Amino acid sequence: MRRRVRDTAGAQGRSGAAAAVLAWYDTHARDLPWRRPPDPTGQAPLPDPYRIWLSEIMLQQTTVAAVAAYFKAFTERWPTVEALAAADETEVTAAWAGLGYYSRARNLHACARMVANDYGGRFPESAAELKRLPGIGDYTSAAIAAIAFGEPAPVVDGNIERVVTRLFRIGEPLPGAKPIVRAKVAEMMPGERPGDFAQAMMDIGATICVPRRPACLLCPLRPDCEAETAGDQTAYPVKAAKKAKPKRRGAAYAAFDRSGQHIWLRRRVSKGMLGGMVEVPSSQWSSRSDGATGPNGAPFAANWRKIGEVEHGFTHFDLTLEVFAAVIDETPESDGWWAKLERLGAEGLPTLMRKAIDLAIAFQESQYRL
DNA sequence: AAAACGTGGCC
DNA sequence: TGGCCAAGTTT
Repeated sequence: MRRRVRDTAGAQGRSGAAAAVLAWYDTHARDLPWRRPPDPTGQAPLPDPYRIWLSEIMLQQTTVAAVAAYFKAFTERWPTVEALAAADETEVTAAWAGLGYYSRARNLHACARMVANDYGGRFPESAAELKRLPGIGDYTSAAIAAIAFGEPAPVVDGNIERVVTRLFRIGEPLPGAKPIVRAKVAEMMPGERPGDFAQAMMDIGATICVPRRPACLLCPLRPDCEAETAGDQTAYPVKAAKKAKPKRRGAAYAAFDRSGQHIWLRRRVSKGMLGGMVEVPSSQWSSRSDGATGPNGAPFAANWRKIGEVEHGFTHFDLTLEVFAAVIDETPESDGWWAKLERLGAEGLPTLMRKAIDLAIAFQESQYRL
């Protein structure tokens, strides 16, 4: 039996589609802080695995725009995995504050310590080994292996799911269709430049094959795209229906000292919502539908006054937090510490807490002006 | 396997 | 306004 003649696009791989993708990437790659420019030769040195790993963790379910500033801050403060491993976990979670999904920060730190202590400061180079490290799953292990180590690992993220389900009109709903998508990516994989191929596919998804109004006329995969031919691009990917978000209520208690210069903070337990993060004392809003509200839910007695409410949307519920404030004369006999208002930025407050505290401070300042 | 897990931007 | 979406992982 005769073999089909192999695509003769040279280093561009076994699939014409992959060749088109790489050629597109050579002139249209996004310029991102953690990225090396496209390498048409496939011979350039690979990027620093530490920076690739850090960027990939930050980018999980998070936009490029949100990540950029954090990536800069982290790499300036901790230029190597050893430096990050030497930091306290609380420093790392504080620096992560505002980026969300805080288990990532704890896993990031744990992973840095494993790489520093168990791997001599060098990341393992295969997707299979990388996947054993905390915070690194299917996507991230493949991405690091491909981008930082040149392994032809099939990378599948949300962008690539969209591109590939359209390309092949895959009608199975996600996430069940993920193995099909991964198999298609593996089939498309070029013989060279696996890292550039992965990044190119993600860039196509992020800039051309977008959820609404995809710019198919600009797409290097247009000639191959079944959905474009059928004209039903936006019908893909098919996703399982989402559940309704419940509404929850809770309360936060902002205690100021007599000087008005300090607020009482404490650290949340490491599991669950905002795990390990700093908060103004609050009720059990994270674990019940009607978190105890009112002045009686406070961790210590004071002349609590309700000063307002803040709204905050989480992934799986919407929260209304009643905010109470009081001035107290004694340091509470409960876990926590006085934080200087001018230095709240260094405390690493998650956004929900930032909202509650901003409201409390505004109220406090309005009282002093009277 | 389904649910938990943040945040901000867009239309 | 509210739902959708963004380089997912863990349990």
